[in-house]
Amino acid sequence: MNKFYVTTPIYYVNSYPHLGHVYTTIIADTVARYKRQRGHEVFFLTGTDEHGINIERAAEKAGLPVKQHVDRIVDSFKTAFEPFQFTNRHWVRTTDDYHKAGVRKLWQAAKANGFIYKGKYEGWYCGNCNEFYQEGEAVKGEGDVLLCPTHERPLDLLSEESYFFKLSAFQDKLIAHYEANPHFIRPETRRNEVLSFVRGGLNDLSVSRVSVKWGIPVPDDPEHTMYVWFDALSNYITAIGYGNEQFGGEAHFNKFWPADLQLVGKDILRFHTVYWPAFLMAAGLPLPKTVYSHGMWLSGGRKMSKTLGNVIDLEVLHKHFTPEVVRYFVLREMVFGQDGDFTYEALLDRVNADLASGLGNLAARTLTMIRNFCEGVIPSASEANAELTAQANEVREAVALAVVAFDREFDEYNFSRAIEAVSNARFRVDKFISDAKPWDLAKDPAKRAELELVLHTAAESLRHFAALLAPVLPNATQAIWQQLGESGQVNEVIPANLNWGGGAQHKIGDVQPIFPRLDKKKIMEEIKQEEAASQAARAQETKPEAPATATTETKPAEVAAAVNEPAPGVAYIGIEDFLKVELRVGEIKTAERVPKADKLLRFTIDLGEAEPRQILAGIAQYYEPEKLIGRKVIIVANLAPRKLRGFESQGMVLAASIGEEGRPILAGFLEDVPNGARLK
RNA sequence: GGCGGCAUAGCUCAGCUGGUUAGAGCGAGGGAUUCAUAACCCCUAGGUCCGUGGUUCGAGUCCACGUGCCGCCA
Repeated sequence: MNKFYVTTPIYYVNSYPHLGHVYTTIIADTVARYKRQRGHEVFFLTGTDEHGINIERAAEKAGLPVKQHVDRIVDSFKTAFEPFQFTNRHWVRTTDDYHKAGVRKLWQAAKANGFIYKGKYEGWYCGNCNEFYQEGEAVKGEGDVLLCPTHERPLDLLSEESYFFKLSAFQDKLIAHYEANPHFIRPETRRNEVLSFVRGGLNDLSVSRVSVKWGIPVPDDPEHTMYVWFDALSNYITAIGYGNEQFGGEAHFNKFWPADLQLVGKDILRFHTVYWPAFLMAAGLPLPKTVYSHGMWLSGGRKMSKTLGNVIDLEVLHKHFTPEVVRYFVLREMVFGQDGDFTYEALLDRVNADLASGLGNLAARTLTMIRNFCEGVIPSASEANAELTAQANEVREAVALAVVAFDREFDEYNFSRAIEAVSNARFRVDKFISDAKPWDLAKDPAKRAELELVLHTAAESLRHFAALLAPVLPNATQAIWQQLGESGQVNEVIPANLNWGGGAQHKIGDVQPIFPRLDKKKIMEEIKQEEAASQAARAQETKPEAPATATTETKPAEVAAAVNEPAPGVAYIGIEDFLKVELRVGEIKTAERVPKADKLLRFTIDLGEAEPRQILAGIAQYYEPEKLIGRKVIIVANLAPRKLRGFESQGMVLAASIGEEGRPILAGFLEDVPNGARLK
């Protein structure tokens, strides 16, 4: 059967949409478009996970009925996604009735097969993770309160009657399945992790709560509410008709299930590769073909966090970049499955190099020449001299190679390599044009055939690139398609079926720039300002009296910090006091550990003075000295010298102090600054 | 502490089952050119392929140990 079913995780509505959500959905959308273009009947599903105790609490805090509260957040997801024109067939919500019906059926099937039983559970529970923790796993907070290791929120001691899922019964079956299906979990590293986890043994899973009301009641025992993961994971089958009449019910379900590709973040890998397949086995259902764990986007090499203030703001992103180039960037820049670094600089460079100077410029030069030299009609392949013909054939082969490579890589979900294959062919075309110099050929009527062959070859290459990149750049490729004088939708064209030469004699459309060059310097400056502004605004929002926008995503610790720092009792200083402090830019020239001092590093730092200074700093537990060399830091240059461990420190390095342990984060600059520059 | 992964040019990464002078893109410097979005094209990086030892006629590419980073688990 020629179907393809791809899913994103359903997004938990305890937080507002961010780059991570957009990223996963871009991947799914691109795969969906790719498969659709190649004639598959595609079902692409995304949606929201809306149950659980912390949703209940967040709604309470917001002073709204729970459904109304989640509706609002779901809307914010849809709004954030809207510009990307995702082609999901459906948006599943766990609060939808058909979903609830399907989940009940799954539960009943598992129970009928003897995999669900009633017992008693006692443990420390985190409403954010929806997970129980052992006492040893929890973190001790103030007054020995047990805190969730990931959220640092107080854990609740719950003791209650509970239904259990017999996960322990699936250990061998799961292992057997992983081994028989090497592509079930990808990439390989993640597969190894899961394998070793499951080999370590599986405990039965508590799958119901009596203390939680916001969720799906257990069939025949409505005092119990289903464990949110049992509820949430089921969406992948309920949304296509399992246990309900959605999209035509059972027949539709049987058509699309099992899923071909389920995308997940690495943080929820275990749920999707251990619990989920076990649930399915328990109900006698087939397992998805591939669960692919993609990496996380870092920002400036660090995990995005509000505390560090390095979160990529979707609003800022939208203001300066089209969804199209963002798609291109995330697909091209990240090796799929690994973590990637998202910086505006990299985005700007990538767009300018690959799209403006690259594809866009190729389209512009090719089309302009056809317009100017060939009356706007794409020439046929005329019989030219042998050398040029040989070169044109080489180009044609390079494009043919790209067509094959693109599909091969894409089928393996190697998006960056697939795109790279197109770039490689594009380089060949650009070189061909530059070497053949059609602008010179145009001056000589005797070289008409050569001119036509060059422009014919360039236009045909472009036509193939447009078809190949259609899933990645849906709008831009359609624009190129039309400018080439093609009719219809490029996303309905199978690149491998394109005929070389099929675009000849078409009258081209108006030549319009596809990817305008972006002014890196200007945009970076604007972004800096907007980010500063939005952080200030966010700091306001996190105040305790803030209305509905304060969700559980904001950790109590952060709120406390935001409120306590600028407390009313602050002693103001005048500008003249501040100017007494001489802050300067310094470049670390050497760095080494101070013997017998586990915290101290000894630096020599260039402040633009005749001699570099020796400065000591207590950051050895957090920074590797070797890695700091060359880094620009901020120095208090007029601090009275003092001796530390026998070394004189002639200044002080500025760093933020994070958390209880005062973890230092060195202050620095995003742009290049000369040594010795004063800060004021 | 256990298991697993990674460590290649300033940056991001290719280098398949071991084989002549280790590659690409980006960035930087120089040149040429004008059809094109100051774009395209050409030239320039002499990189201890983390370290040490080993297998081999020959290792970035296999093995062992070490170091560092990351992930999962305890």
